[in-house]
Amino acid sequence: MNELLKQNINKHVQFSASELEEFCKYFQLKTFKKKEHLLKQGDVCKFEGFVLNGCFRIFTLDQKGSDNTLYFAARDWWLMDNDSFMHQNPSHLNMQALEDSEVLMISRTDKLMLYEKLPIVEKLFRVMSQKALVAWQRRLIRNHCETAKERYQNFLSTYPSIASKITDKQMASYLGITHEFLSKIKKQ
Amino acid sequence: MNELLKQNINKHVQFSASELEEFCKYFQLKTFKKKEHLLKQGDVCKFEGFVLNGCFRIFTLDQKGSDNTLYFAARDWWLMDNDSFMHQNPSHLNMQALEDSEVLMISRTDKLMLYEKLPIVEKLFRVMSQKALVAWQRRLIRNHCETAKERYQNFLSTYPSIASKITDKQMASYLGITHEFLSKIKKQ
DNA sequence: GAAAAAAATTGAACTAGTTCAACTCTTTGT
DNA sequence: ACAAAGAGTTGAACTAGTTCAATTTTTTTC
Repeated sequence: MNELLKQNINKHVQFSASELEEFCKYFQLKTFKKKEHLLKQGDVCKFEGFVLNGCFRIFTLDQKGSDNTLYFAARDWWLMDNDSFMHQNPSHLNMQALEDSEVLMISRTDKLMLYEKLPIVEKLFRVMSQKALVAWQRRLIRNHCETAKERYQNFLSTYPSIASKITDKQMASYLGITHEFLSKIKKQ
Repeated sequence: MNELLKQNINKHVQFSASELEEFCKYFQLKTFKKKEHLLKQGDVCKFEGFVLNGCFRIFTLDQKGSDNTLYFAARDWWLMDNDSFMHQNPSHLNMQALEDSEVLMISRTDKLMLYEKLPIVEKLFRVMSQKALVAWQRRLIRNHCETAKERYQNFLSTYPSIASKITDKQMASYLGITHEFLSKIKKQ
């Protein structure tokens, strides 16, 4: 049932079969209807998730109502708010299902327990965080040196399956441009 | 001598005195003259560093020659290229001293050994990476929803001691604008 | 301490991306 | 199946930020 999770873990760090079992047994399957929130800004984050099916959008809303998409999490992606999870302060993030979705979720209590009990879990998240860090640094640089059109085309070719699931408004919010301008880019 | 390093570590994860000793003894003091590179793009990264004194600029240069500053590392900051360090591929980053600087450096070999020998080191870098991740996500959002002027003013008030060490060109490269435009912002 | 190199300033013309408003097309809920 | 809400398109006027080129100021080097 959570074969996908096990494969995902082993892409980052080599777990033994028993470590995999022990770690994965704390994950519970939850389903989310389209538009349902896994996390709402203001909530304190008490869970982390791994997407089995469907797709989520992770975004912030600021005072002026401006909507900023941090990333999309489709099948085989992790969902976490490191800030709120770590410090147990109110989250700045929203995680909303873009379609009916299935997520394997682990509670904060269990995860903290597993960090202690199973040292390789520290390594797993250390490695995943370091990889994510590299990706965020690259994205920031691309935002500086590429035009909106280039970023749009790169997104289409890098994440075609996500691109097909999201609206143009959500795409524009990810790219950091207005949806009107995205519409003009597409016309060309 | 490396009190600062020990304090920095304990800000993230509580080490015992003996763990601190054991971890810190693998760091060696190196000095860098102004303009000297700790890492050059194309090199494979075999060290990580912790700045004791001075300041570094971490930046990329792309094909078109455009210069992008990822961050500045002054006293009490870490210097690492996670990508090249992890995969041992040629780095995309440059780390250059902006003034004469002192850095405590640890070799890749020693660090990998310490991950094995001292499990709390995994935790340290897991926690540091997760905090850094949060900071990078915030920076990306700010780049989308704030004007260049706002970002400039925020930088000045958040990092006044760094601001005083860098040229306007380097500041502009960090903000993602041209130095001509920064000059116009300052005039107002 | 003079010469050379690099950094900063300024202006004019330009362009990528925004804003606002009107309209159409598609999806959703009942 | 209909009404209502949301998503996408288009155009016109605008603005934040760029580009290029000339000039001045500051820093570096020998």
